[in-house]
Amino acid sequence: MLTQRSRYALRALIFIARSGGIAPVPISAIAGDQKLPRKFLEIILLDLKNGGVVESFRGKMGGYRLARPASQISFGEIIRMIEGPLALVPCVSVSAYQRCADCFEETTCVIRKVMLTVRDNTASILDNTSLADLSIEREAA
Amino acid sequence: MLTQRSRYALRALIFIARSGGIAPVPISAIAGDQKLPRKFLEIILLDLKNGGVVESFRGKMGGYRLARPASQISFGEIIRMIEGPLALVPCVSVSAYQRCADCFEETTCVIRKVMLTVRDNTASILDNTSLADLSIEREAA
DNA sequence: GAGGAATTCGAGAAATATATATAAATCAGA
DNA sequence: TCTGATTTATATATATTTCTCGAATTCCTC
Repeated sequence: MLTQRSRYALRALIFIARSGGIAPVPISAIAGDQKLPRKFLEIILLDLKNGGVVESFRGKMGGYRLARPASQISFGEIIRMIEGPLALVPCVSVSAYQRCADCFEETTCVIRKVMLTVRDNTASILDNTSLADLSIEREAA
Repeated sequence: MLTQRSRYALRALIFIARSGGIAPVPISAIAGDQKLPRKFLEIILLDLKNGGVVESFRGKMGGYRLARPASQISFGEIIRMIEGPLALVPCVSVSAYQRCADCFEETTCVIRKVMLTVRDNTASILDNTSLADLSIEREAA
């Protein structure tokens, strides 16, 4: 299951994408509307900023704005950034590959084969869904 | 990513399935061959026993044995038992459904729609792969 | 049938890591 | 000078992983 951080990140970004034009959205607006703990949200948005998903503006009229068009920000990218690899085991992760400690032969490992299929399926869905793929309604997850 | 517990569970069960006939396999044999921490493995196997996946026999010549044919024990069942729901968010879990705290309208939630697709894909793979689907080689994950 | 050896069972403890959340102090822009 | 992001620190809770110790159970041998 995803951690709270990832879910908050998704909700915050969707909110920004919807509110979004040129004017940045202040944290208080996001936290207020989506009912997210404000200070916790700050940390998450900072991570997203460092990851190049959003950009921030200080001072009056400041806040957060998508760093790219919503259509170019995928669910997969967001989850990888906040949560970590989509893969269920390190040896099938593309973004954070790591050989298993006691693996005898990766190419013949049954577990790996299954997990690789799962990863590829998951990735193809999440990487092909962007913040632009949203309906009018409000969200929560 | 799966926790260590789940990976150990999978490896242990595959080992049992392979060694397996009528005679139970002692923990020490599993821990030794698969290089798993023995006492930690005990706890995991106990969970699997309570979940009805394996059965245990005490005393000399004791150990663990699959409670059902390997073909009737799926990866999905094992992971759900040890790790928890396959779903990435509670509101799309079949085994442990829970409505999201601040959800406005589940049927129109974009996040939910995507996560549901991912869950269904993942579940169909993991639930249709059993301990019987293994090659001759030894495994590690 | 009594004793010893192998083995699971169960309760804790403990060290470590991660997740979640809050608070205070600081910095930069309008 | 005000607003809001940034940074740093702290608190709390929960999960993970591993280890220790002491049982209870069953088989085997004498």
